[in-house]
Amino acid sequence: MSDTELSDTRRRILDAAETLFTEHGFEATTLRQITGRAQVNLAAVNYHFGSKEALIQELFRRRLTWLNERRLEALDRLETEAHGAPLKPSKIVDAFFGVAVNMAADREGGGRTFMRLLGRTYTEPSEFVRGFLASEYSEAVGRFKAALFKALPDVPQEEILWRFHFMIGAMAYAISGADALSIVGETPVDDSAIDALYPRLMSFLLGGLRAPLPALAAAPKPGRKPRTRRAA
Amino acid sequence: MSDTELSDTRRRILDAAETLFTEHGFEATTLRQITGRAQVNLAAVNYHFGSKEALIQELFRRRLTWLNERRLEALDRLETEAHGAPLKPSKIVDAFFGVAVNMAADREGGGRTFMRLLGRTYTEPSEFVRGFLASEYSEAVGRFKAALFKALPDVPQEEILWRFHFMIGAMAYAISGADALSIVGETPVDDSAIDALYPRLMSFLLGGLRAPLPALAAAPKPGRKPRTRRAA
DNA sequence: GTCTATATCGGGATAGAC
DNA sequence: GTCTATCCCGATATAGAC
Repeated sequence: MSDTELSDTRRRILDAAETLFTEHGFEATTLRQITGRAQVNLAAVNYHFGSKEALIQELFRRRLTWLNERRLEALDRLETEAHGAPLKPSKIVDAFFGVAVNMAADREGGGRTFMRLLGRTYTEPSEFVRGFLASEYSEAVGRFKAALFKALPDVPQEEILWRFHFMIGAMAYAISGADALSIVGETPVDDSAIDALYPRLMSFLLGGLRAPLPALAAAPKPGRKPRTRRAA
Repeated sequence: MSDTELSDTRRRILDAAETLFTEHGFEATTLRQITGRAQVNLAAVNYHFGSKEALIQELFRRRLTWLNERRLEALDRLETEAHGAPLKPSKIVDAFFGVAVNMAADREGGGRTFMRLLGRTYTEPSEFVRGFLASEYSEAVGRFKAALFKALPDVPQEEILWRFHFMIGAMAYAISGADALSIVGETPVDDSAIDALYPRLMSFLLGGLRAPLPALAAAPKPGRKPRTRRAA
């Protein structure tokens, strides 16, 4: 299961695939490109993984298991320290998104590449990808949802879920959309910008999470502004 | 240029392609599927558009031109009413994102389908897609950036750009990630939820935009919390 | 376990009749 | 402008020698 047990060939294939999928997407990347970059034989992918699809699954499994374990460890630590009291929302957000952004800032181990890939994959329509992403996330997301509900007892739970959703979107796009396509800035987002991302993103996410609650009566029409009840 | 000038065949192809690209992605969708759904001949795509790539470009061009014209009209209206005074940030955000969410709420005209496609496409890595997306957006984004700079003179412009970025991500994921993959909720996001999206998203975006500014000194490490200067 | 060679398929694009 | 038939390519996957 751990990386050290992987044969060198397997590891090289996974690393090459990660890079190429990130740059060109799943469909546009061919086994020939992957095996070429990994300097292994074309047949090696099918020998070691069985199929291209199975390779993709294994690739996500190894990273996501690690990522969500770190998140749960961080949450465990917070809950232990709190002795049953509700956590501060900022701490919860930090535990969930901070671990991810940290992974994205890691250039050496390939975490950076993977997080860009992951961000794009959230919106991937293909059935089998959605399936295993959901199952990889279910435990961690369940725990974090519960923590947020407890931390924000006055905010309707449905609202919390939406805001969790929005937060994930902001992060995903910040990491993967940023260098793929800089719509807002002419200057492409470079490596140093990723390092500066963390505090900026955290401020934004917390501001959104604690925003005044919207009025949900009226039909969604631009020009109308949300009424202000306090969220937290 | 307008839809009415399109031959029926062209329009049917564009509509079918929009739906299929949204459901399965660009690469996974074949010309055979598109022409089959549009009930036109296989050769018609190449006759009318020249290639699959050109079809994709035309598809985005027709929707994005319309979308960004509406955005600029809304901004024009605000600026006219303001007689040169800075606009309220909430109005600017409303003009930019409200138009998009409204388009996403439109089930009949296919706007809903297109917005889901657009959200995914922001993170599309392929070169030619990035190129024309950036050019389609440049004018509108430039104008809105300028309006935000003027509306928030005390916030560093770089920070505003980042937050604009985060806002786009939150919206894109809310619209396209929502039904593609519901990571946070077990219940898939249905049509009525999209209608309720607007006020929720606006509150979140404004909360994020006006969040206290982050301290940018320290290295990005989870566990550290951003210092608080006021953003607006 | 790793290679070469190949089977099999389905893609985009086009030629040329109508 | 629309059709049928087909070209040509490159994809995944596998068979079988080493």
